[in-house]
Amino acid sequence: MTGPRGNVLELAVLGSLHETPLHGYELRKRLNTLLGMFRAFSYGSLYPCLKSLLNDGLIVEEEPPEDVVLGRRSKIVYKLTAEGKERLQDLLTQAGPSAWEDESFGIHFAFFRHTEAEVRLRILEGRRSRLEERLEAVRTALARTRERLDSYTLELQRHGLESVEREVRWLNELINTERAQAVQNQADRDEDPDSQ
Amino acid sequence: MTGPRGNVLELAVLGSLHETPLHGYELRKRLNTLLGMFRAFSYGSLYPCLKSLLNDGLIVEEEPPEDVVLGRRSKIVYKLTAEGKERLQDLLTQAGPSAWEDESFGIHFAFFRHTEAEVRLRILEGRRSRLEERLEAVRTALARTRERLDSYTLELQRHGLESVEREVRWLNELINTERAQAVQNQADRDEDPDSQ
DNA sequence: TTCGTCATGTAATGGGTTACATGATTAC
DNA sequence: GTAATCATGTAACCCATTACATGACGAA
Repeated sequence: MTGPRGNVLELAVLGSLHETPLHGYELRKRLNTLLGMFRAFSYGSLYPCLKSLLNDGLIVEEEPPEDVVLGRRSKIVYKLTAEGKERLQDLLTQAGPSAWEDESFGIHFAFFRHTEAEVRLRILEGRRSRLEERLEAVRTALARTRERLDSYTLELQRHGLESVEREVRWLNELINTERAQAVQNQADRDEDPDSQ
Repeated sequence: MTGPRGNVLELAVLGSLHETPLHGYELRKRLNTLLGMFRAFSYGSLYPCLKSLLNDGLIVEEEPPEDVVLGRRSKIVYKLTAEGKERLQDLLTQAGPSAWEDESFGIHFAFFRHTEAEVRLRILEGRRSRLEERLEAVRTALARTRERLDSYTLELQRHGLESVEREVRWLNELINTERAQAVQNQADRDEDPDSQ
């Protein structure tokens, strides 16, 4: 690997370019719309990442169409190479903490369309148990606490717990949907084993 | 300033030590209970921060009680100095982005008890408009988007928007409460101008 | 022609984590 | 006596941001 680049950003870039070739500036806008509620990337991280991916042969500059004046190159449109697609599949297959931690879960979820059903399920469950651990830890620590907290601290705790509990419920629904779909797909295959 | 240290961590440490003197290990547990739903600090950041604060005279080692065997020093309990308290007040008075961004809002809110009512209100409003900007940006970007998104991307967007909208509503309630209280306090002062 | 925004890029810095190293104290 | 956890600390790394520098292009 030429330059070290964050897994999150790498996945974000490869995943976006898999949908359609893009140049850096627009890529950033896409990402910040896709993940706008969770995080935002700056050019200072995006361009070095593109450079590094280019050096490693995971992306290439797309040739401009013939009718473009030669010698002009204001936009640099990148697209995935075969290695890039392979690397993307690798990243999308990893069902570990690197997929369900706070910083990375969003981007993994955003590309679930390209992720195997089994992996999807494991990531959703991984995130859920990660959040449940957190709830447990804070609740028991809070129960141990002798001193009574002031109203602002309490309100922060309450809001925090509620937010995480909501995400857990959301994950529960998603997991149920995934499981139901898996069952359905299995039934379809049983009924018509020859269809691919 | 001796070592550069993050504002967030600095505030977290000074704020915690203002409530009661603590040693590093327990300080970390406190912080990770206080902010457990939002973030977590590691020793690798906490101890250097304490060192830096010590060098700058914002905290000092507390003398152990007399009955402790001399020469023993397994825990190092820190407490705030006068300069430390001053610095803490400075940090708590800042009503700018450094108080209402994602990384810092939680810790500022946690110490609202020690923050002036006016500053509290400005921070809450600042955070609210920050979130509203974000909602605006994503919504218009989404409206401009021609291509239809897949169901996972849509679900992520929906959940993200909903979460931020919920936080905005939470902030609205807090702001209303703060304003009502301000009015009440003003009324109290009007009724009895001599009381301090 | 000038202003906004599109577009690409780099150097310095920031604010943390991870992994490691070390040793004391407590509970069994 | 040994395992867990309490307790302190450092060096190397990571993943980004900020601030800056540059320039093309379209619209008023």
